[in-house]
Amino acid sequence: MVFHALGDPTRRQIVDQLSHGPASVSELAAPLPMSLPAVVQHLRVLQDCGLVESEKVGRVRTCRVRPVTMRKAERWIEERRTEWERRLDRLDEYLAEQSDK
Amino acid sequence: MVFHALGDPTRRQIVDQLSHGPASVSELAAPLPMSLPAVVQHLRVLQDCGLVESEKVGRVRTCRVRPVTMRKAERWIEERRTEWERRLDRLDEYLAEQSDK
DNA sequence: GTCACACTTAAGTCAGTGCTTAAGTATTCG
DNA sequence: CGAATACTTAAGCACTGACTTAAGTGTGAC
Repeated sequence: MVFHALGDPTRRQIVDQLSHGPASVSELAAPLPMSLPAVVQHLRVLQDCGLVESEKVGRVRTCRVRPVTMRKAERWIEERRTEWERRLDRLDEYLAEQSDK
Repeated sequence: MVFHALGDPTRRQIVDQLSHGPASVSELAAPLPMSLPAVVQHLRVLQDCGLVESEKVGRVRTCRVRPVTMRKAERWIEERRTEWERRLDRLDEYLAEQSDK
């Protein structure tokens, strides 16, 4: 799941770095204080939920972000937030109507 | 952290239910296949990250969603997504320019 | 061919998470 | 007051998640 993937600070950092452009596995690993296999495991989580995609050319795997999946995650939150806000608006309307009487 | 909180399916269900209106702890627990203390623990996570707030009146605690925090989470993803998309646009522009020459 | 590079796979460790049950506290109702 | 309600706290336990190291595999450069 997308939110589970974004729940880890390392994975957010990877997404952050990838938002500035594609990168190889070792480029992504460079700034991170952990072993390369650990980074590969994080990348796997990000790919499994569709936040990141990658292709291997020769011996280097290049990763990039998938905006479609990010958009879906945004929407999930947005829908619940706006639902709540619409409810509040209806409530305000109702209260205003009542005080007019 | 917000994304960690949303990473759990039970907590997403709670947020979902709360988006339709405030609810008490036992109302939130009713549809969930687990004990009430388990639900309280989930609520604690949701409150600690600011996604939910609650107040106790008498012996019933009423919970509601905090749209401000939801908006922040949306933005985090949105910023990375748009950053990536802007990068792609600039690249397109550059390529178009090159092919004109 | 051989060496270095860029991963990849596998196995194991250890802390954190998501539950449980059992017992408590505070409030309301009769 | 006594019982029922609505949580609350605490302890324990199984499982998952985030690492590690060690040993592969496939590619490119010389």
